[in-house]
Amino acid sequence: MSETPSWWRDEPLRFSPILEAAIAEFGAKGYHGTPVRDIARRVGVTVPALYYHHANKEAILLALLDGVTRDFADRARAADADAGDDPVRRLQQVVESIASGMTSRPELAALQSELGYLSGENRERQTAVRDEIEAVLTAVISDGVGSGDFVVDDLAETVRAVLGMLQWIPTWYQPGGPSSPADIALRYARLATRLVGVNDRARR
Amino acid sequence: MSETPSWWRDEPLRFSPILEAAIAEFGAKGYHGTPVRDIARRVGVTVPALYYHHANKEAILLALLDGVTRDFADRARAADADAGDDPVRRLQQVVESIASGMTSRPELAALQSELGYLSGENRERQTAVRDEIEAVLTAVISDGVGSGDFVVDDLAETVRAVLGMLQWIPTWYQPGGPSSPADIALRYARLATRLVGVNDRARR
DNA sequence: ATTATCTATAGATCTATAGATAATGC
DNA sequence: ATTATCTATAGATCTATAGATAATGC
Repeated sequence: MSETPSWWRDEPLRFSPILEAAIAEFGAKGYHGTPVRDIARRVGVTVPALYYHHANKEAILLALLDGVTRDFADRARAADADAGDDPVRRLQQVVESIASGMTSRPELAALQSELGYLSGENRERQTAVRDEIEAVLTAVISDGVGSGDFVVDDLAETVRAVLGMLQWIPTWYQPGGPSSPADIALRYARLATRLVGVNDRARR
Repeated sequence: MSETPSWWRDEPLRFSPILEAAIAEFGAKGYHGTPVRDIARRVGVTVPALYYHHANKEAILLALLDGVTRDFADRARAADADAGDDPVRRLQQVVESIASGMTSRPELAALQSELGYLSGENRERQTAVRDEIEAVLTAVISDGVGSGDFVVDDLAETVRAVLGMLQWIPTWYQPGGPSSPADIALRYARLATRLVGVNDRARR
């Protein structure tokens, strides 16, 4: 009975009732497609109650994004730190940490695509957190190239390919489907190792 | 001087002035975030002029999506048909065809993420076209597995990984950047072959 | 005749706030 | 006292249409 590692998102992130309602509404109709009234109706309160807890509509989206991107970034770091020195293991754990976040709450993970609708400073701060995640992957792959474990054409391009396939998960993942989050994480970890040129056909 | 193949999107897709304005506005603020008034202002006409050419706001989005997804599907098919029998070549050409569409007009390609805001039948028809693209990739990879050229854990998952990394391109691609569309297409073709277990380290 | 545009406006809807009221904690 | 909610409403904005007008093509 191995313990769940800290970088694995096992218990889904939870938010206040208002924010949970916002997740459902934003997930179905998008940020701009959702009237605050619909969020209020889902929680069972009136609109002014929403404005008591959040300064405006954007602050609702921001609270959600802050929670989810911070969680991804922190777990990606932890996954890397926990993996020791082997670049293959580091890459696999980081990828698994991200995949587990995507399957844990797909509607929430999908919200990250609405980051661009934040204004000014809020958007910049969110982008910075996203860049942290990218930096973890970049460091891992760069180290793997340095050690000769990985061979890539273009470092930044490879990082984006890994992130791209992971970001796609919320668009197709269904909780009741044939693959468990653990299955999916393992497969994506393997796909990522293939992307960095590790030849797994010979070994397994 | 080799001729540009039919499946390569060389000349960007072009639309009417109204639709071009909609691409720019939707691209910046999203479908629901864009008032029709802003589209009209950009074209330099009044709102009723828009409604003369398009029944409603959704019809504007639909016209764009029809154009772009149809183009992706047709070129993916052509890329496959044009590639002969070698699964590696087939996969590479299909991936290059998709990548060329993503870099040709990133704001347009990115609109495909707004497909979910279409209603009823319109959404279904668009989803069907998207499924066509997925079917081309599925057939190619499946054939490659059958011939022993490819080794994959899970066919559907691998297809989604390839599509995921391609769909991510419009989020980072900048026309003036260091890599040309041809560079990018070649790299993604290579990454795709790695995803299906082709060991390119031994060969190149 | 047909095509394309405009002015003017309907009617709905959206975000946000003012001010009152209830419930909770010291 | 503080926290959380409500009623009522401001004020802006949004999609869409009615009806008039200009420009083009036969």
